[in-house]
Parts: sequence; structure tokens; C-alpha cells
Amino acid sequence: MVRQNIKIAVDAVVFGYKDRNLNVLLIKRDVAPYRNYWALPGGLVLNEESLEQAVERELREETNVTIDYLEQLYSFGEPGRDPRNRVVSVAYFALVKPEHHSIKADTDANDVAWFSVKELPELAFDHLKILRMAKDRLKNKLSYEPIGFDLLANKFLFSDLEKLYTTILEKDIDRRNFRKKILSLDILEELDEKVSEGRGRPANLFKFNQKQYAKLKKDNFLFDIK
Amino acid sequence: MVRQNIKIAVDAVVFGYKDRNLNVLLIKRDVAPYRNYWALPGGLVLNEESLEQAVERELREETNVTIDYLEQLYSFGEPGRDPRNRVVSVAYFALVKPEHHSIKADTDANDVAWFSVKELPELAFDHLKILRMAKDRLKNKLSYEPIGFDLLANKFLFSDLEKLYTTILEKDIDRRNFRKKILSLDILEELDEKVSEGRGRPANLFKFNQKQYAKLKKDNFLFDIK
DNA sequence: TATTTTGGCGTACCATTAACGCAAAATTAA
DNA sequence: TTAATTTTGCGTTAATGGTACGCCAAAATA
Repeated sequence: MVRQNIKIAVDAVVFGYKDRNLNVLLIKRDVAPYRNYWALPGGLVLNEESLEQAVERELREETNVTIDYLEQLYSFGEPGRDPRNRVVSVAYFALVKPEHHSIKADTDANDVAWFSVKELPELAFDHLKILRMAKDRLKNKLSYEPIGFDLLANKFLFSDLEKLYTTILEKDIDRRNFRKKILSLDILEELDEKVSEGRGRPANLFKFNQKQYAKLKKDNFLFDIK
Repeated sequence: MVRQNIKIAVDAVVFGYKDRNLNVLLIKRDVAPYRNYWALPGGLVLNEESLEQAVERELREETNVTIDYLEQLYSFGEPGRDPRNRVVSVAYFALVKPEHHSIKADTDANDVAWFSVKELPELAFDHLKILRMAKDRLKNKLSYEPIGFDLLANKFLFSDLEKLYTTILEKDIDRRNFRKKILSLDILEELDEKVSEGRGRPANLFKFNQKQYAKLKKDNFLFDIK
């Protein structure tokens, strides 16, 4: 039997919510193949590290962002997806809060940047396919887990949360029903701070109450926002 | 930099619905490590085959069952999960209809058998962890996708479907409401055949209408059985 | 004849959703 | 200074759908 000759890598789809739009973190390749194409951050797994550690290391080395949420997405293993050697890539799905959006100063050759998912460059390898799957995962998960809060600042306005949902789910939401629904879940903490953004009545700041959510989740509580 | 020395394997959690209970397909290992332990079917991926092909080949070689539903479950890559070399395993989730339950005659050393998920032997490696994740996936998916039909014979009784749901979801279901709900979805075809099983009025046979479901799904139809 | 299982009807109650009205607090325009 | 506009925050109500049942007839077996 022929000796197995397959490499194992990780790739990360890192989402950030910037300028009221969903953005994804990409790096510009400076080696062949796909030289000068934009690609998902990632790379080969080291012998002694776990897959998650590999993702965290690559993100640290290549982009400098701090991840707020990480989960495995899917593994891609078609022969031929990398023109050099066969590579099986375990893709991860990550979210970053605005506080952690700042990326590496591009002193080195590698360029790093946020791209709106609506204006993507051509991507290397099968990374567009991976990105699409991640977008679907985000869209679905937003409805039954409170991961939207990992895309917002720690303190946020209700209108921010609402805009996030309408943007990512790509549909209108009745503002008043949305507010009622979310508040009834009892997972937000109303802060004693108001913010005035341009015209209109100043809005209250809220915080996601992680502890309260963990408590409710234990009792089979269902987060469900459509 | 040290050369990467990690193997890539696939494992499959194959479910069958037998004797009104959920069963899983296991093979008995005849080599170290975990010699004589039961394990999930699987093995190393060949250089030229896709991950799905690897799963299908291993199942053919080791068990002889024909798969009716297959999807990727999760990848397990902790260093140390295999005591010999580092192995990253892409686990798959599979369903088999009763028509395809017959397994390999155990002429060779390898033993293959169906086990009720309620009476499992001790499993090799981290396979119990993988199996648990697959059970969760099945339980969840049963509620929002019509995969239960891939565990039943092509022609089935309503009482079979109901028992399947109560068994896997581990909760009681009101017979009348369940029937009403499923029939209202309009995805079953009522056959002109009746079956008498022991005492009681003979029951009608039904078939899952795959085409009709595909059509409805296009129009954003939601399968949702709780 | 009693019992069991299927198949079907109806209905009361409850929780959730959807649609919408309106006042309060700020800014901008007249 | 006042009026119009914008955004926030809170309420009301009708429609919908799920859940929990009761009831009964048909068709088989014990």
C-alpha cells in the first residue's frame, strides 16, 4: 500500500460587523499558487498543536485580531483543491467584536484587510465556497443562538442589534416586536447610559448578560429570533 | 521547520432503526491498539480519493451495508487521540434503511454488528464522544429535516413513524396531533395497501414523497416536527 | 363479545406572532 | 421661537398555531 501523502491545514472565516455591514478578514497571498490573490487566513497544522490552537496561532501570526467566538465549520478534502499537494483543510468560523477589529500594521509583504461580504475580491483555492458556507452558518445560527452579540461592541444600542439582524438575515423586522421579543428573553442588561447619535431621541445602551443566558440555557431555555 | 507528520482518517457513525430502537453499526478491532474493542467503522484516507469516497469504501470493505443518507459530522484532531501516531479523523453521519441492514457474513476475523445505542460496549479511542455527537445531530435534525424516512422502510406504517420519533426524541407525542401535523405537510403518499400486524385494525402503508418534498422546499417550506 | 389498534372529527385553551397606534425626547427647518 | 421631523420606547389587539384532550367508528384478534 502506498504511503499516505496528505497535508492537514486549518482555515478561518473571520466575520466582523463594520459600518453597519458584515465584513470578512482576508489576507493577500505572497507566494504561489494564487500569488497576489486574497485568501482566508490559515495554514498547516503543527505536529503538536490542536486544530483550535493552529487556528489561533495562524490568526495571531497573520492578522493580529483577537477572536471572540470560534467554532468548527466543515472540513474540505477534495483531491485537487490545492494544485500542489493534497491538503485537507478544517475550516473554522469566527466572530470578532469591533473592539478587536484592529489588524496588523502591514510592515511585511502580507496584506491584511476587512472586506464587505458584498464586495469581495476573487479568492484563492475553494475559499469562496468555504466563505459561502460560513455565511449560511452565521445566518442560521443567528436565529437560535445569541452569537450576534459577539459581533457588537460590549455596550450597544437596540437599533444596532436590530440593524445587525436585518442586515445578516436580509429581511425587515418590526422594530417594536423585535424589541419586545428580545427584552422578554431577559438576557440583556439595561445600562444607565444614553447615547445621542445625530437627530432623534437618545437611546439607552445595553449589555448582553452572558451569565444570565448560561443560567437560562441550563433550564432548556430556547433562544429563538426569527 | 519540522515536517508535518499527521495522518488523515474517516470514521462513520451509521445508524439503523431495528426492533423499534436506534442501533449503531460497530466493528471489532483485531489489531492493536484497542485490540478486541468495538469501534466505529473507518480508516485512513487514500491519496486519490475524496473523503466521502473513503467513507463509502471503508463501509463496503468492513461492513457491507448500503448507505441511504450521508453527511459530514465533525473533525476530531486532538493530539493524542490515537496512541500511535497523530490522526485527524473526519467523522461522518450515516443512516441506513432496514432493507439495507444486512451486514457482512463474518468469515474474516473482523466482527461486525448492530448495537442498540442503549446497550453499548466500551468503545475504542474517542469513539464514544463521536457517537454522542452523532446522536445529538440525529435528534436535532429529526425536527427540521425529513431524515427519519431514511431510517424506515420505503413503505411504512404511521405507527412506525410515530414510534421512531418518540424513541429518538425521547418524549411522548400525541398520536392524533402528530398524524394531523405530518399529513398536513403533504409529503406522504398514501398507498393502497393495508397491513395487519397482530391484533387491531389493519393500518395503511405510506411512502415518503421525495419529489413533493423537494418541490415544497424550493418554496421555502419548513419541515418542523417537535 | 371484549379488546386492541387505526383513523378521523371536533374543540377549548394557551402562548406566540404580526400589525399597528402613539407619546417622549431629541434635532433640524421655518 | 415654534413647528416639523426623527428616533426611541411602550402598549393594544387580532390572528395564528400548538397542545391537550374527548369522542366514536371501523376492522382486526383473543
